Amino acid sequence: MGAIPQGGSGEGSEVAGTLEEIARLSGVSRSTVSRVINNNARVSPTTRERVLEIIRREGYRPNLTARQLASGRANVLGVVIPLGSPDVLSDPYFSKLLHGIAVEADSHDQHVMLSLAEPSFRHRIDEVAGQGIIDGVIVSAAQEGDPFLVRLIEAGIAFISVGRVDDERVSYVDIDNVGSARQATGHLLRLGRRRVATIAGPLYATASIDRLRGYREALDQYGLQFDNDLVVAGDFTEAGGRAGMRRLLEHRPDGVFVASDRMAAGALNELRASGLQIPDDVALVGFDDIPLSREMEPPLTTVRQQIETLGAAAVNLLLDLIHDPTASASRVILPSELVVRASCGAHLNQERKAIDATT
Amino acid sequence: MGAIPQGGSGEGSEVAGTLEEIARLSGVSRSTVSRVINNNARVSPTTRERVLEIIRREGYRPNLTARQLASGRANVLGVVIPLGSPDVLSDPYFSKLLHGIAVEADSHDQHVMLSLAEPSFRHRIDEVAGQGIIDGVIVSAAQEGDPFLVRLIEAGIAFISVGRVDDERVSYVDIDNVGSARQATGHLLRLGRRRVATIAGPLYATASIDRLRGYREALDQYGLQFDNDLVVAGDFTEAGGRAGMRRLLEHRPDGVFVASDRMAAGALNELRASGLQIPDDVALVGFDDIPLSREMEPPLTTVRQQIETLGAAAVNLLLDLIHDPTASASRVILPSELVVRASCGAHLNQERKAIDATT
DNA sequence: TTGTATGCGTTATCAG
DNA sequence: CTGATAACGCATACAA
Repeated sequence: MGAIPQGGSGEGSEVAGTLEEIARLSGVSRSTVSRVINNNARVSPTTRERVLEIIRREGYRPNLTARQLASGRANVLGVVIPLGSPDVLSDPYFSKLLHGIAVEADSHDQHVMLSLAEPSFRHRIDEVAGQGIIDGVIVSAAQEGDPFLVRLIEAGIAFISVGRVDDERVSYVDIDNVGSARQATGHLLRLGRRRVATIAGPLYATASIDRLRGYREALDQYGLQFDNDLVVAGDFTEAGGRAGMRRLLEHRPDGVFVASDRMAAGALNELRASGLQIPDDVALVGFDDIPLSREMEPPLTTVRQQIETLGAAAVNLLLDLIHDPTASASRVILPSELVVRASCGAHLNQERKAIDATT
Repeated sequence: MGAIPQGGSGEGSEVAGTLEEIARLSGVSRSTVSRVINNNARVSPTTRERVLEIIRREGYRPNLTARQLASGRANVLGVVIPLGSPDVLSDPYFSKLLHGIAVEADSHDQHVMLSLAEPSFRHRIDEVAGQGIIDGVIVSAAQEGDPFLVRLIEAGIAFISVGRVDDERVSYVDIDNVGSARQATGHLLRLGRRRVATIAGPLYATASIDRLRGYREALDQYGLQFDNDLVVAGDFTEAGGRAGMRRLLEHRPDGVFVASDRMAAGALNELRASGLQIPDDVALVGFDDIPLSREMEPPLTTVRQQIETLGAAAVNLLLDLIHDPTASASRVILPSELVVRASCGAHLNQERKAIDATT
């Protein structure tokens, strides 16, 4: 037990004081110490070294609050994630996104302050963002016309959205959801499926809307009629995917484009529970390429988006915005790709073709 | 399109200025306005009303940074979550914990600053915690002897751990992991299983250690020999659980106590892939009672811990600590319970008994 | 009940 | 290259 050392129980180890103290201890002025810390100004190598030594010895750390008040910059980026459904956060999409944000922010010496935006306490966030503490905000999965976005815009707070927002004043990073969905659905169509359904995301999310549009476009390309019975909306959770598939099954689809891998996992479970074969009876294509997708049975064909990169891009865009608030809004569209695994029946289909050819 | 109103594009809607301005506008002094805002001091109802009106009209919001510098309190609580494995955050355990923390913090007018503690940038956190910005820290899943904890202790930063820490200086909230694990394992034993294995969590985590201990104690109670072959350590992920079960299968267990539901999900998949029946061939008991457990096939028998409550308790403990830094460390142990579903074979066993009786 | 004065720990401007 | 000195926006003891 007691793997934690017992040292420094008292005041002796207190994290040291103020700029003033360091100044006194090293026989220079506050200003000089400040310059050393922000190592931009010109300080003689000798004094710099001496001051640094004292700082190290005392374990001094600048008071971020004071620094922020004086400089107007906090070096803290806010991240807002909607907590609509109870466990959105457990979607691997968010952990990846956060990871990407955290790493990139760190490389720019920025702290990250994460807010789980329970609708009920969004006030808290704009309280923070409005005055101090945070220099800017990254908003994920904002909804169309979300009052929170309006607030951000009107208050002139620097922010960028992860996901398209239809307003010329807002900057965002996103992937081509329409095109990706079109490609994914088209893939099923090309493999010969004709009753291709879709489990869409919640329809207030732009990503869902776009993916649904892509689905329609693919149908159009193949001259197929859009059938309302073959469309259900989920909520990006596994349970939602499963429920969606259950409803879909009444209409006998032979292929389903699912708007997220997590929902696809649920759909897959429902299919198995119904005794249906994947991809033989029903082919599946997902969206996101979360780690789980590779391990499903069968492995899931899905649209891969580089979620970490999305997060990193968001950070960079936000920093640009913070440095130059007058800059006009910018958009970054990152590439995505279809990863073909077994759930779509691509291999199967080839076999079928082979069989067809020989008979 | 354009669901976002176009109003207030310019400076007209800027979030208003300073205490000073409000004071001038309402014809009183800064102090009075300050008192109104912190509505604790005695201010005449008349002036209070007038000032409040101006504040509303101007959309004034106090600058948290300045307030913090002046008062020494930030009203921001830090939450540190280790980012050891890539997607820990996607464990429903954490979303629940965070949710519990967020809600409780909000009810106390506290902001929450979440830090994903990539080991590589922990420095960032203690930078923040050391001086300003946050008043205290909630640490989750700290490891024994973690240098980060040492730092926190030595720097005299108010913090509480979610999960036992063996140091009399640290406060924590936890459940009775040993007892719960003993009960869970004992349940399998009572049902007649005799080769009961365990998939433990990572052995640097106290929760894992405790649960493993509980497992041993249950074995002892039943006079069974502890068998090293029947113990594997996972990493709390689904993949880890699956891999663990694979190794375990060589030793033909008839029951497994899995230290987390997420790992249990993986274990279950592996069992199915091996063509084994649950619970007939192998009975399973998990830990956590995440939402998924109810939907597994068969539904998972598991130890339910009230994770949100754990988070809320952590917040309250931390606030106490912040208000009275001299208070001695305190511990809170929350109750947990075994939720019996189908994966342990409790029902099955009853049937067996019935059959045994009639033959 | 209200106002005045001072300080919180930095940064930044301006002299030297 | 270095040192005073004035902000930054608010809280708070003290005086009125």
